Amino acid sequence: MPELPEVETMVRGIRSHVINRTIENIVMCRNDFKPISVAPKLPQLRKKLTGHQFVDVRRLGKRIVFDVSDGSNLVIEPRMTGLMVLSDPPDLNHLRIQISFHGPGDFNSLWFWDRRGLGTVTWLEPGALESKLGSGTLGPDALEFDVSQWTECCGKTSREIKVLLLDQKVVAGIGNIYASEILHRAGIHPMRPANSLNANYVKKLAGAVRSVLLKAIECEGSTLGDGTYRNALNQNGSYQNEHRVYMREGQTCLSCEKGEITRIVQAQRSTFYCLNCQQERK
DNA sequence: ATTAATGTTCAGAA
DNA sequence: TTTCTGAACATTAA
Repeated sequence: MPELPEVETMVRGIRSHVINRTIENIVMCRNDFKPISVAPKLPQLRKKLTGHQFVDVRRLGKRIVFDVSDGSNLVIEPRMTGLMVLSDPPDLNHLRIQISFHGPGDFNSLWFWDRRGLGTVTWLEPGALESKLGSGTLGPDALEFDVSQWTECCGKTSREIKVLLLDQKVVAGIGNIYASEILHRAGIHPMRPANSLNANYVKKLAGAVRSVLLKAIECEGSTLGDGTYRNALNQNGSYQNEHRVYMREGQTCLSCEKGEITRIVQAQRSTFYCLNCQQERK
């Protein structure tokens, strides 16, 4: 599920433990499933990485980017259920990749755990990151987006605002949970055409994006019922306790205390919203 | 026992 | 050109 807050939590959790550690090996973990996508294939990837260090670990939208000491990059996409952990994964069956470091250190391995296996691991030549994940492929980060950028991107399309928020080419980092939560806090109906929002609502939207995402980072993300998402040390996030609409279909809105939370489907994804707080036209 | 749903992304079609 | 559809995969709930 990792969206911006979850990926940010992963990066913060692993950074100090992996930076400047010399990579000893990288292996595919024992599993009975179809292997996840790794490019280049593991033997070549191992050759590219062993003996080098990660000089930085950072988040790009919903991706984790490792800056390698030779200028190359390792990019991990958690997609639906991917997780970076330093120890104690949710289970042993779904461990996918192990990156081991020469000791000593508090943790000598970094694991990529992924239950569904939709995640990807990709190594990029020096300089290839920009063309691969630069503007055009990935929009500006959601936390960097300002009111004027929201005004511009909303103004030039009649796509439904919820669907627009999920488009990573427009703005990077917002996913299905936070899109619903953001629109609820902004009081915007998820089906509103983006270009129908007036300046007041664009401003509310921009504010809600920041407040929801920053609070979610503070809470170390949302751990849902299946418990899939954890931080780097296998502890739950707590933002699920702050959800006002996501997965609350049929319940009463926690904000207005009278609207019913409804579920609709947009772009083949569930959207949750309050019938009272998020009216069709305002 | 099927079927639908689950946090994401992308190739290919409309 | 932009936008929509289905598939990639494993698991759980209906």
